[in-house]
Amino acid sequence: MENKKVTIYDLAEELGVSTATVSRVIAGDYPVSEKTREKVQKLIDKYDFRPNAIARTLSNKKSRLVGFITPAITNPFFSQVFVELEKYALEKGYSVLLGNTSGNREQESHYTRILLEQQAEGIILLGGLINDTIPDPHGVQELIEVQKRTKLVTINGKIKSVNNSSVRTDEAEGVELIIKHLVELGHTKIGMIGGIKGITTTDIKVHTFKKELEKHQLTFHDSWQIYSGYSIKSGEDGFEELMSTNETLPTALIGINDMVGVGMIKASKRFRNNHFAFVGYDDTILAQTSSPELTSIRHPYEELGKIAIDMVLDEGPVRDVILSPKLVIKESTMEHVLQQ
Amino acid sequence: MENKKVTIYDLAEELGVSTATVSRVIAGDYPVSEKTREKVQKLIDKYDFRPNAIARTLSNKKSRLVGFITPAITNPFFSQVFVELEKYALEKGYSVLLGNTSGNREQESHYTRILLEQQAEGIILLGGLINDTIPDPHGVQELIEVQKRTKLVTINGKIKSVNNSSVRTDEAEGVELIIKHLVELGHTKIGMIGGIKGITTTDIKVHTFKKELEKHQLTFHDSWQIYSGYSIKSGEDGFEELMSTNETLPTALIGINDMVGVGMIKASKRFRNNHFAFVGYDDTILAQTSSPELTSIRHPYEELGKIAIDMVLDEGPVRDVILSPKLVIKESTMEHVLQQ
DNA sequence: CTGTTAGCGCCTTCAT
DNA sequence: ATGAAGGCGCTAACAG
Repeated sequence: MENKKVTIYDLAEELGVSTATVSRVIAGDYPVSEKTREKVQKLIDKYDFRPNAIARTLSNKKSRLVGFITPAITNPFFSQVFVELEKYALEKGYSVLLGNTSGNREQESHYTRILLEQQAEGIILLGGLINDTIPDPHGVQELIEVQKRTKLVTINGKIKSVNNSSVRTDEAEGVELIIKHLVELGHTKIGMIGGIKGITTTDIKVHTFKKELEKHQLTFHDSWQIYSGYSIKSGEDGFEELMSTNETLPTALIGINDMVGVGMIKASKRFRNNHFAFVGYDDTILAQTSSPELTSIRHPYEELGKIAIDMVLDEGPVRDVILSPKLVIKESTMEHVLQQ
Repeated sequence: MENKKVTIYDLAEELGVSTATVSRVIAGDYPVSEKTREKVQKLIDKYDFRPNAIARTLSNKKSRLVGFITPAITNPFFSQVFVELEKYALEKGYSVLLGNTSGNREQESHYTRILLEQQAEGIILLGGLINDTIPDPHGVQELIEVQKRTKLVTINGKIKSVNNSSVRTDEAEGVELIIKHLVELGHTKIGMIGGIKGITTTDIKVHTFKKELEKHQLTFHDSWQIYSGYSIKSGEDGFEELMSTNETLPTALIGINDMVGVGMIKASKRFRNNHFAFVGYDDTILAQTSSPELTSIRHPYEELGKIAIDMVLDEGPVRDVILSPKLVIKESTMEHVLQQ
């Protein structure tokens, strides 16, 4: 590890050409005679020369880095988005710096700081602050500042006072698809478990849930809609609360995400007559590994990632793109069809 | 986003001090009079000045970046390691550039290239090439080159001819724990499903599996040990192959990892008399979400991450650390205890 | 304690 | 097609 690093100076000197020439053959898209290009290339190979991206960035102001900040990369939903995003970024010649905040707002701001200092050409936000219905003003101010210095893009969330581009899957549409599906199966008593009041993604889902029930002339029961968080434990807790506080029970339960869905399924096994249909949201790997497999709503992950990156690289004006999700039907809503 | 960026020159000029002074107050650990420090700080705050990390790196050769390359960040095992690693890196003032290769060896080498160009102070490898029993010589050569230019650290794998530091959890020990547990439960007929021959992690597990059976005077059945890969599908496939090619069946099945374990459980539900005990490996979230919950082997994730980072930052000599895993007992081996 | 002055490695006009 | 030279923003001696 103690090679003194080779630079274009060394190459230039050894060949008796200028550094400019070397620089040009590295860049590739400049007129250099075939002869010199060849001999330079030969030397590059000989030393296995790697240009210093840092120096390049300093010189031409293009870091080819984009930052991605998210609260929990271990959550299959977030990691799926990341993978698609990164894949596409790579195609475009960009690398992605991942900041995992563990849901901590301070980390979030710490990472934006680092990314700015690293001259990231854009910062993509998924989850966290941007989903607070009433976001911390200090955090908002910070984003406004960030926005002045680099491109800011948000996924599945947006703060009104920050004027950035955003992509999202239509969460209302997802809930509509779920209700439609359940109603078609004959369910009339439907509950929704999980999430946190004051987080936009939850609020949208709950709001749409109510609206859709009404549309189908079904009754919304207050005690069948329980905020309990986003984890597996949240699903278990929510389910148990439901069981312990209700005499009449719903026949179908919607989890705010797959983890909650899976948690409900787990908890339901501890009760005897568990004749519920379950639905999750995000269609992550958990929706396949659970038993029964979980009917869920699938985001167009690939598009989400692509568009986010495109928005970072775009020179165009701010824009907001909304994509449609898909319902993926699995065992959890098909097993008990006959039992309502 | 079109602020012309403020530099230490601007600050220095506005205050009538030198850039060196400004630089010093930013660095923090240099003697500067309280008075000047204060007025400099005031200006920094006024402009919300962010030092350009790129310029700093170019100047002092410390990028404070470490790279992490892994085949599948969506795999809960890999993402768990990443999270711990990153958390600790952050404490140390480092950021982690994540390269996700999708199991593609070319991507792997593409990322090492990028990381080298970004002047990463170290590269951490988990999975991929380093787990090939017979690694591609070209890839090996590349790692040897990498090693000359930056610190190379590998997790749960190591190539003999590349002399880097490494941390691993003792996979043999994990298998020993599993067999011991199963034997204590009275199992005498045990199978192992999944993995790929020629991948060190698999080879170690299978080898130890055989050895441990012998130690306990149990018979190894060729047809109860099936290589079928690492995914959920692999678990299902392996299980079905087991069922279709055997008359006598084992009573306990070990999956090469949790995904395979979960896959086996899923497949087993399609058969009537599914009286198997199941064990996974890695103790990821899947081991909690499956039903029954999966007994599994837990890596000391936090230590793994910490030590890997320490190895990157260490000035010390190359070293290899081996950590002990833990057996986490859950439903999948406890439900059917009475049935053998 | 503070200022001066070279770089760091590459890119990019501007000449030639 | 190629070379010369300045500059990107910061740090690190070396003076003072």
